[in-house]
Amino acid sequence: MFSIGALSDRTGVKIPTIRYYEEMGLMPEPERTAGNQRRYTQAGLDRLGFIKHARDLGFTIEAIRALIDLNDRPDHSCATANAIATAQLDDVRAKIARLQRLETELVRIATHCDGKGRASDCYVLTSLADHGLCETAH
Amino acid sequence: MFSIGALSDRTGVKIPTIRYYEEMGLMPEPERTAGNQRRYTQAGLDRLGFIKHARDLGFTIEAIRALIDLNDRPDHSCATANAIATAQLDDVRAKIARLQRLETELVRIATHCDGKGRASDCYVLTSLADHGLCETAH
DNA sequence: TCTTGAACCTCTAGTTACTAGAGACGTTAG
DNA sequence: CTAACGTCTCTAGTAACTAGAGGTTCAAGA
Ligand SMILES: [Zn+2]
Ligand SMILES: [Zn+2]
Ligand SMILES: [Zn+2]
Ligand SMILES: [Zn+2]
Repeated sequence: MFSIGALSDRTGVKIPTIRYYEEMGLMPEPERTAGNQRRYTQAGLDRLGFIKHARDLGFTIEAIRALIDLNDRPDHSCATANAIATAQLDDVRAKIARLQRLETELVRIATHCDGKGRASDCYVLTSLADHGLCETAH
Repeated sequence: MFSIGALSDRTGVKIPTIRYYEEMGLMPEPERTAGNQRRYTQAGLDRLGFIKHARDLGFTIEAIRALIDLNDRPDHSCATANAIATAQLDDVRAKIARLQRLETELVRIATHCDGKGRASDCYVLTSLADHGLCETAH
């Protein structure tokens, strides 16, 4: 049996976060000691590892809840898991595309200002005031 | 003079958001009609455009506050503006790098599952449970 | 001028995924 | 047995909004 601190040490998930996952229904309610402290089994540790890995990959709590439900029903079709993973990939790709457009603009903005001029003719301020100077839609 | 709705229409910033910016000190408190409704000048419209553009480029409210302060002091050095823009660029690049690592993993995960199997041997679920299958640190 | 419907007002609370802190209680090594 | 550390619940705070309730004001047409 593991205390909540032991789980935290083994997974890198902070203690309040583990309690938060419990409240959100991702972690099952564990057994308690006579003094009301949580005690986890190996299954609890494994589940927290699953949650952490999914969070590290950017899945939302809601998506993880669906994935865990599926994990608990081995005979069920994995179509939902596939849909969730694919949606997450699409989301990540959309975010990358947007950030690359921002990068383009920020490179332009940062390179046209050396930080040594006055605010009145600073390219950073000018280009924030005028989207017409931008090269991309963003 | 523009009503808050006119400002919203012209900039694409929603009305509650404009009020929120006012509360955060980004928008100056505008004049009011006898009936307490906000009335903005061209300067207010310009400032909202500045804020929107900066938000679209990912700057935080705090960063924008600093940039606006600088905009209001034309004789001041633009060193701070340069520092803020550079930091924002670094931040965007770090986010892109992380998302590209996630993309690598998600492509692997999504392509090894056709969504037609059972949950018990679904690659999506397996690989979420085991970070050892990952190709990158993330 | 009156009316009516859209726009506006303030205030509270909800969103996401946590994080911090207060004050009290439990556990364990020496 | 006691000190020190771990854990408990609860509240509130974070970023940047968004939604809704309940009430007031504005503007345009009759
Ligand atoms: Zn400059
Ligand atoms: Zn732009
Ligand atoms: Zn599958
Ligand atoms: Zn991994």
